[in-house]
Amino acid sequence: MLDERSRQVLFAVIDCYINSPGPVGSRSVTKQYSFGLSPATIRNIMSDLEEIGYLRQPHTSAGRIPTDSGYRYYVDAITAEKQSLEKGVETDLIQRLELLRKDINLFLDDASRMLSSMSHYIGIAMSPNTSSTTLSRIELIKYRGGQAAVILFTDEGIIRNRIVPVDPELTQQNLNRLAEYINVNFSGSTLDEIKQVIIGEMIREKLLCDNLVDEAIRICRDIFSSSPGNVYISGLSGMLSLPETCDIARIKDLMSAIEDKQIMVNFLDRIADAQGPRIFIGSENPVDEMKKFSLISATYKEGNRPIGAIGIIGPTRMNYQQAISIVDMTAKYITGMLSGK
Amino acid sequence: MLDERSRQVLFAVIDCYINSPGPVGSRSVTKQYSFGLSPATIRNIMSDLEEIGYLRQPHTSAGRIPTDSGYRYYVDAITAEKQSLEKGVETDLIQRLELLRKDINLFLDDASRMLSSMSHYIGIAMSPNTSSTTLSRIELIKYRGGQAAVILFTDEGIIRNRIVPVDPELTQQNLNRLAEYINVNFSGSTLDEIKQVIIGEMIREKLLCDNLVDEAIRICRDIFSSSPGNVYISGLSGMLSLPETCDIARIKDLMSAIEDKQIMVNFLDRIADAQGPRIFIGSENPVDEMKKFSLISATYKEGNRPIGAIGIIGPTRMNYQQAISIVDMTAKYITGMLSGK
DNA sequence: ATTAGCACTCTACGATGGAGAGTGCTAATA
DNA sequence: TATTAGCACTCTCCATCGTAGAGTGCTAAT
Repeated sequence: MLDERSRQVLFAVIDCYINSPGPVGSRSVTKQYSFGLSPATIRNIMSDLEEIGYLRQPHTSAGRIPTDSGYRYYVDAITAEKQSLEKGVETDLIQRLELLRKDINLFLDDASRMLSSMSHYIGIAMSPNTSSTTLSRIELIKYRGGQAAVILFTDEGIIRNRIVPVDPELTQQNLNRLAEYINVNFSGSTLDEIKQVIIGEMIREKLLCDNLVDEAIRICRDIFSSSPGNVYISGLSGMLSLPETCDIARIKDLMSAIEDKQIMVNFLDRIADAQGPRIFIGSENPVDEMKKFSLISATYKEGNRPIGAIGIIGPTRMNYQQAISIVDMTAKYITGMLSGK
Repeated sequence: MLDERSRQVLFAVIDCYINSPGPVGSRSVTKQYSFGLSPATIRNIMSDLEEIGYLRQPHTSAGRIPTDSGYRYYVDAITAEKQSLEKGVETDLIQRLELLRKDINLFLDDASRMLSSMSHYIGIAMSPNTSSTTLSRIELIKYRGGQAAVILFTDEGIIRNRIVPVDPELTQQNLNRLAEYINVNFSGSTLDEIKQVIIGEMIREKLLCDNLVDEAIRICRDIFSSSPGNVYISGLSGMLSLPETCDIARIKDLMSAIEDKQIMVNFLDRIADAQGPRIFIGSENPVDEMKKFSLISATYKEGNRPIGAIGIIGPTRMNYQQAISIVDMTAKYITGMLSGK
């Protein structure tokens, strides 16, 4: 373990590095933080920290910069204390959130923008994973020849609407019958379950029923096939102003990963069971393309089940303190919103 | 005007430059294209082209690169001929489009991806400008205490759904009455018109009606307030691999412009009345941040009214021939899709 | 245990100097 | 008269060199 003084030096280096990139030298530390120690002593301590693996020198006789595990130590420390945003920032956040209140899908788009504009990094928000949401009610409305609108109400208050092609012969009455059947039998099940069960069930009933059942089966397959949750991204342009940008290849990788919905959605699954915000620092990041960046994310829940995620992606040299608080609060806010204020 | 030989040299330079950036020298032209002329002659011609303003030298004794007006001349020429994609590319495009067929909003997201992946530049797609779409039918469905789902069917087959807060006292019957009222009186009007008219109308009728009208007015205001059309963007990461990328500041500007929905939506309004694809080359671009890039876009229509746009953003050094065809075909495809296959 | 002093190392940056590519001009040529 | 060969000139690109500056590690003094 680290003695108190080494800790403080480590934190000072990290702090310094977060505020301005470039290796941190012993002299700058003594200047900006009043340890009452000379540069030489700091040098010795820094040398120790390097040995432990919390700092490293980009090259001999340069200052030190934090390693991923240095950040990890730091983050573990600050998350152990209660994280409090400066009061001003906190009220600002709440106010912004209040302004955004509306339908969850619109909300997530705005939320990603807000995360980005408050953190100056990339903001992400993923809409609920539809396959594990539970059905509250379904409505089927005939619309134009050969099309029907499907409106799914879920417990989370999310509506999915789709237009599905249907046999033009189907009447609104037929549709009502189908909707009623689903509502009575499947209200409360997850869309995934419904998809599994409903098709088998219907096939069994086929013998008893009229010949429109074939069509109904097809429609249900259409309706309940899971659509990849939406992913909302903001703040890419801000990323390009970072000094880290010299490494274009890296940012390019990051962007292509972010643009790939599938990667994002898989990622959500990985963190679904975490309590509180999850923090991935550099190489800890499960996504290869992001191993040079840090990611802070949290899930929002309906009841106790996580159904979506939000987060911030930034350089490893990131203001963790603030970012963690922002992500945490926002996730909690959304959870609260879903449970009806 | 240009004589045939100068034209060919200009096109050769542009072609060469599109394939690989960097000033094009007289010798490379003679090598890659068989004019049966010596470099010296080409030099003279290029010098003439420079005088006219179609080419320029980044510095003395470097090769030539096309200017914006050079590109303009080129683009005007190739659009005058009938644009035909190579057969392989064309069928590829059609096949991809067929695969995407579904609900328009999902479609646009995929369409932007496709535009980007086919062109290797940035693909954009804007969803219909809701304020000028016409109402086909409205449904109001009570949902949980204090909330109601609004489902708007429009002639374009687009559904807008929203959850609006309502007075918990309102019954489904009340809602039906309101929906009926709107359907009877306003089916066929644009959402903008409805918003204008409906509120005045209701206030007048207030005296005759019950006191729930206040609530109804509020709800209508909520429902018909125009939401900024969605903008779907893809291919940002690809942009970073271009050689032009050295100019990070430029790309950053571009990205922030793209991330700003308002800029995009305003832009749509500007091109709404064009026939066929619109092409903005470099400085011709109405958006300041994009003056270093070219934009090719086209609107898709419902009947004869343009209701949304798609496009490609790339470097001025862009494969115009291909990009124009892709944009044009995709827009036409969407238009066709909206008119029911 | 801490610090002052000093030699050493490494980067960043500007200056210097070919090599290469391409031009413009002039004189020769078909 | 239009084209071409030849040549001097210009400009960029790149590598090399040398210096200034920042920071370290070590040793000896406190």
